[in-house]
Amino acid sequence: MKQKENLSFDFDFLEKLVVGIGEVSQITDIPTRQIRYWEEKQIIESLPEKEGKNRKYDYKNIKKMLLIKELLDEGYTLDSASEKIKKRMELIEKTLDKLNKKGSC
Amino acid sequence: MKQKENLSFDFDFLEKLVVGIGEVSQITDIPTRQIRYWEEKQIIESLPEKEGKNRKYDYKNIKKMLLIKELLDEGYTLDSASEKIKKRMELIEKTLDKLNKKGSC
DNA sequence: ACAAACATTGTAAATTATTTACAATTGCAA
DNA sequence: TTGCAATTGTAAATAATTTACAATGTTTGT
Repeated sequence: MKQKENLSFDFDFLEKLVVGIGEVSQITDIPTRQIRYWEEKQIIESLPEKEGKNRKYDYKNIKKMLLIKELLDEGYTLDSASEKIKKRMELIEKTLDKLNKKGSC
Repeated sequence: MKQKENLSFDFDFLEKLVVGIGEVSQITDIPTRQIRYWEEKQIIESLPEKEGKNRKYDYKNIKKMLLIKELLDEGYTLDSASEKIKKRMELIEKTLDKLNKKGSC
C-alpha cells in the first residue's frame, strides 16, 4: 500500500539512505582518514559490506559522527564521547522506527 | 546560533546531503547506467562538479528520480514525465526551503 | 621535563567504482 | 518497416577507496 505523501518529510527515504565515505566527509566536514580511524577504534561501524568493498554509511552513522565531533570539540575523549552519546543514539533510533511506521511527519 | 534539536527530524541534514551515483542506484533501484542516460538527456542534473570528477546528487535529485521512475512505470515518456513533475518538484523545493529556516519539524 | 596513552595524519600499492565514448539492442507507434 | 525513444553493453582511462605500516601531534599524570 502506498504511504501518505506530500507532507513535510518522508522517513522512507532516510531508511533507505546510504552514503559513501567521501560524501560523508563532505557532509560532516570530517576527513575520510578520521572516519576510518574512528571505525578502526570501533567508535562507529559502517554497514556490512564484503571485505575490500567500499564502506557505506546510513543516516544513523552520520548523525553519530556529528555528535561525536561536537563532543570532541568540547574536550571529550573518543571513548567518553561514544559513551555519552549512547542514550541520544537510542532516542534517534526509536524516533526513526516510530516515524517510519507512519511514513511521514 | 544553534537550531532547536531533538524533534523528529532535522532538515539541516537534508540540505547538506550529497550522494554518489552508486549509492543513488542502491537507494532508488535505478541502474547507474540509466541515471547517466537521464542526465545525458537533461532530465536530471547532478551537482556541479569538475569535468571528469564523480557525479554527486542531492536530495532533490534523488526525489526527482523516484518520481520519474514511477511515471515511466505508468507509461509516460521521459519528456512527458519530466514535464508532469515540474509542479511537484517546485512544491518539494518550497517545502524544503521553508522547513529549512525552522530547522526541524 | 618526561613518559605514556590517546588521537590524528601521511602515504604507497592494490583494488574498486565511475566516467566517457562508441555501439548495439529493444519496444513501440506511425 | 521505418524511425524514434529508451535502454543497455563494454572497454579504456581516471577517480576514489582500502589496507597496512609508519610518523606525528596532543594531553595527562608524575
